[in-house]
Amino acid sequence: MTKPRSRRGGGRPTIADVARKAGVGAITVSRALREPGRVSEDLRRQIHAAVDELGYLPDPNARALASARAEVFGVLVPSLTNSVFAEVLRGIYDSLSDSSYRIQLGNTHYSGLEEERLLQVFGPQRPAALIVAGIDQTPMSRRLLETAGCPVVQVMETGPDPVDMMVGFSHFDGGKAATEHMIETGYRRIGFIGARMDPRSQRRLAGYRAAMEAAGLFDARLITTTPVPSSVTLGRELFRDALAKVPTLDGVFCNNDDIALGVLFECHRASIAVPKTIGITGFNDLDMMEVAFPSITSIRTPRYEIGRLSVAMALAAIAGKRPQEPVVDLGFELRCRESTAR
Amino acid sequence: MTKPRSRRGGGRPTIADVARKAGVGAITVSRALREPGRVSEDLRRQIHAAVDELGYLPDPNARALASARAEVFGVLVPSLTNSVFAEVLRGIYDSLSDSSYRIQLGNTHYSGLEEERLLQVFGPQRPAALIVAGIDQTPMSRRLLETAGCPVVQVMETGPDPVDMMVGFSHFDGGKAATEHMIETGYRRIGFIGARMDPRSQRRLAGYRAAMEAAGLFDARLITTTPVPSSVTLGRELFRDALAKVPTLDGVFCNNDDIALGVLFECHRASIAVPKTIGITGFNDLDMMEVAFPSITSIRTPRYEIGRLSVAMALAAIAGKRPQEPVVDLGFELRCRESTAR
DNA sequence: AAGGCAGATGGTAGCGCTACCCATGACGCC
DNA sequence: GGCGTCATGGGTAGCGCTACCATCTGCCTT
Repeated sequence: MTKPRSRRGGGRPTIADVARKAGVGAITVSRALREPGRVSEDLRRQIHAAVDELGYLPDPNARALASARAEVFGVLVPSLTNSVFAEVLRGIYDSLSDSSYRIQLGNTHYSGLEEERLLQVFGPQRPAALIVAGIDQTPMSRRLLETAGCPVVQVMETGPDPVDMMVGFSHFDGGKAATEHMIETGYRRIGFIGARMDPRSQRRLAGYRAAMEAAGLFDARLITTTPVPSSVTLGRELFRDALAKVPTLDGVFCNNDDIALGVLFECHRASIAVPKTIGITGFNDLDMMEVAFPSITSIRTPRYEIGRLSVAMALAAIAGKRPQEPVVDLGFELRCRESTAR
Repeated sequence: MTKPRSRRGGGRPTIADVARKAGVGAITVSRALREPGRVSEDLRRQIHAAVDELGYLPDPNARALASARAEVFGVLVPSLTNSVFAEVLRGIYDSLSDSSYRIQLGNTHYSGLEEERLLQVFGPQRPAALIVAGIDQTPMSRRLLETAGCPVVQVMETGPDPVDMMVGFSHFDGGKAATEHMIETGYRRIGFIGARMDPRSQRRLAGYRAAMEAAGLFDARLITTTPVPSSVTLGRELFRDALAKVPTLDGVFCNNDDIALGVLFECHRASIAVPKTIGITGFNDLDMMEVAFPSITSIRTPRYEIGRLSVAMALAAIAGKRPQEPVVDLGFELRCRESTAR
């Protein structure tokens, strides 16, 4: 009376089956798969033959329990549809697809509380690394990240006080550079238009303000913002508001490219000449900025690269090779185009 | 000489700690958390007090191992940056954020082989449900889905032979409706422009062709496609090609909105009147279609709703309440706008 | 020749939880 | 009064894997 091989497991082969078939101990199979260098050539071959024949795939849950470490990267972004984060995610994904790490996704909806909740969900599972967007965690989130016991990479921005590592660029400098460019080109009454003013947007606005003040051009009425999520539609509406408020407006620095596109379309619709009557600068440099007519000046941000590098740094840290410099600024690039060429 | 509470666990409280503190058995704690109805009011209160006091959070890995079921939804999409899938993902995410399910993301890069690989990675972990984009799985992928032992929802499209459940709409009908609209409006030499012709794009093209043939307008030279991934830039280039090939072109049905936007910008740039000289129709109806100048006719697709419904159906199936009708067609909607209003 | 040491392999004992089965007591039924 | 049934709770035995330590071999050192 043989007892059933497994009550619940659905009959999938286990490491013990492989070990039996290969005539070795289970632990040796485990090693052959995880640290091949520590098993002799001969046994390794035998074991792999057994693995192939049985179609054995290790159970990640059992692995996670036994080693107190899941092969999972937790990734927290504030939005799934914002193409900026989609590209970061793509970078993360592409850098991880060769490895056996899985990606677990969290959407914070730009909410610190939601971020805390997600970290509390991710933590007990002991992820291999955590990648979170932004550097403005709540004290609670920060504590959760610090005690997560795994590498943490804050992305999209750089700052002075990393939880662990950081990859990003300075939004303040980006906003400043965009604004300075418009000032140099001869624009004077330059508005700032922004939706959903998250901390990064706030810092771009601060950069705008610094540039305007330095040039003696600052005027609070030039700023038009809303807490509503960003969209092309909203760009049009905010531009109308801005123009109604300041009819002498001769340029706009848009907090992102969606807004800039909305502004451009509204200019078309209202027959406002771009760049002659109104200059437009966006932020992020999405693909379409170059194709638009007129093409739109924007700040190119290294989103995909941020994703890739964050993974590279996390993997290095997992391997015990922490980078010398935990904070990496990937910079940005001003792309001057027709929309500010007068 | 008390032996250390835990060699590897990092000292986090376990279910045994809670049980001891509450003066009950471990299994009762487990039940109180998972099936509160089966534990008396009194004990439940005691247990929750102990849980709160200790800050106990169940270990999802141990849970998954013991119950042979991980609280994870596996989601496979062909692209992270295509905003169509980003919105499906958002729908999935929003419907799952109240539950304790986590989301594990896979990017197939429009590759059947990669899809197979990912299913092989997801399977051993015994996810609670799998949501995959598309209905054109390889035979191997299909087998993996069928033997996954969990609810499976194929999304974005409907078809006759679901692995388990399906939520989507007919791309053929969408392509046909868009083309018929243009024919009715008076366009005759209507081109089809498409990038990365995945199976869904192929079916939209088939719909276009059916409509053109029915009207006696079909001409193979009107079709311009490329395997390159879609982008606004590409839309412009393909439109140039199309126009060079067929100078009498008087309209284009674009396989998606990115392409349509590229076409619109090129028309602006080349001073081609829209909708007078060229009519434009897109597909998906992204936010910006309505704001564009002229606004662009498009087929609105229920992407967010697809995400939400797919989760609702999966959750129902997990709870043992399989829907009567496993295939749900959410339809689409033609949005007529200025770009075809002549 | 004894000791030391590194490399290769295995055995044992969990990791933290839940499936399965059983114990107990209260209640209702014939 | 015997017995089934239900509600409530607990004990035991894993789930499939890996950490930890032990063992064994061969070879080098002195």
